[in-house]
Amino acid sequence: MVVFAAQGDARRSMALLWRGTDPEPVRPGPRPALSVDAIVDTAIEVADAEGMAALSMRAVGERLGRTAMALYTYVPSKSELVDLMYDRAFTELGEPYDLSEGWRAAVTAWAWDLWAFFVRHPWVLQVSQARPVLGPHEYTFLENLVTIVRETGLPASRLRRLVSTLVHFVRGSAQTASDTRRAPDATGMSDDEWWYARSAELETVAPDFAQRFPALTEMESHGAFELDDESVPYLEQEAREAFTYGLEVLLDGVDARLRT
Amino acid sequence: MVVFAAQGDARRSMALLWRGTDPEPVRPGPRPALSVDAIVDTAIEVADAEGMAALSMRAVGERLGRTAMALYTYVPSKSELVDLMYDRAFTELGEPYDLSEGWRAAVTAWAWDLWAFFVRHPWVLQVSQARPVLGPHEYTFLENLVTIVRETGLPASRLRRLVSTLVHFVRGSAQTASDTRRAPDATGMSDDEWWYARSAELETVAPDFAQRFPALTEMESHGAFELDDESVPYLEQEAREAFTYGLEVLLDGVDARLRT
DNA sequence: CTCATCTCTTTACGGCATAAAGATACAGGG
DNA sequence: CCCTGTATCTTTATGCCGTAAAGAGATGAG
Repeated sequence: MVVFAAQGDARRSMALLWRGTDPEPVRPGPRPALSVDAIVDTAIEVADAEGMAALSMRAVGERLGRTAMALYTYVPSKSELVDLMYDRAFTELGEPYDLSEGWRAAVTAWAWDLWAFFVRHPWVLQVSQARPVLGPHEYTFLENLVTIVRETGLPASRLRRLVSTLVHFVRGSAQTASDTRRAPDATGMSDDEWWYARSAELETVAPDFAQRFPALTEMESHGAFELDDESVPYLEQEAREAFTYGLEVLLDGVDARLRT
Repeated sequence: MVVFAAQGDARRSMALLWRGTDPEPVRPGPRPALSVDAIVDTAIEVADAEGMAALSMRAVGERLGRTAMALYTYVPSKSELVDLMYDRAFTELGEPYDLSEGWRAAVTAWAWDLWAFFVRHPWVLQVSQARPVLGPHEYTFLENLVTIVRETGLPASRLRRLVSTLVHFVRGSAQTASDTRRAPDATGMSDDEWWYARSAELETVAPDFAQRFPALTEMESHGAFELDDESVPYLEQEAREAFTYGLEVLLDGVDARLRT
């Protein structure tokens, strides 16, 4: 299920997100063996490896040699932990883009980086966008995109819509791609096994498929994609091709509108 | 978390999805008071009203005046129930589109219908696309789209990518829009309250925001959207505008490529 | 040494999906 | 008519989850 972000106490939440690097003052009590950073990093490891569904306070604690409850000393709740994970992950997209080849090349590079990021960290796609986390690294990531697209010279209102369109398109595409990649592990069944069982069943249960869905049948039976690389599963390459195509169409559309 | 679809036994799963309307033969044992349809409909009501997170076997059972375990007589598991909900919801998108105004008008109508569908049934966005449910109504919905876009005359391989691009774009946009709409209820805080608390905190925690994120600051401070309709929240109208714009850009791109 | 404060563990609660066992209802066969 | 096999539905129990509450033990300041 979608994990709602930014629900907690605004002051504590923002302080954690924007906390600087200066060390905590020494205080009475046992010296902390953990840290917010260690917890967030470990939680990201768990979520990367086993998915958001397997991310539990117990699992993170265990990986750190502590109980689940020990984490609550550092982090107010699981929901805040997810916020911190989210913003921390965006650190990977912190570098600005080269604009010397023009905005189009830079947007393309940005889009692929974001796509790869989502596939690397599929759980990020499950953090709701409704109440943005508002952390420094997500802002940096957005700043990078805005810096690119303002080169088009579009007015601010158009720019906002373009930014949102780009982010949504990449999000949507990456969601399928990352689900595809995770499916064999998550379900314990390979793509082939799965497809074989289902399609055999489909034929017995809907023998009139080709008559009921003629356009779909025709589309699916032509122009199958050719594998360049045997090691990457078919479905993933298909997703990648579709992403390439969609991105080009989108940018062609932006170009076409700039010229009129 | 993403609910993985189509995990169960293929035979039983497909039989449930494609089951016809012919009544069950009369068998010994107490007459069933429930039915798969009643359970699926009730589950959709729960998910629509309270979100996927609140969808539990207990909740559905209770609404039907039964225990959670009673549902297992009709449905093998929660995951299969979600598959059935998913395909059943797509019944709403079963009507073919009018092609007399050309493919572009039809795609636009299709996209808005899908967008509205996702906003009406936000939980649909949480069903993984990796292992498609393969039910009759989702196929009908896809058949409708393919029937429209094949009017462009593009070859099958392009068609597949275009279909995927369109679905992803709508999915991505609708996700933000539906999260936005659900946020106040889900978090018990209005958009205004939330934004007020966070932005005040942001100023104290990052006083140098405008220097750190100049492009973003400039974009956000210009060309704010004007509300046409006071009753629809600002964020939702913004999402709608961005969707309109993105869809037009995308279709302009398709057009531009058709002409060369 | 005392005390206040902090870390971390233990225990407990109410929620979840669902396995297992049993109570009850009913059609068909005698 | 009862008997039997099959079906529905409930009860109970198991092992997960987030996290509240209470307390054990460590440590710096006085």
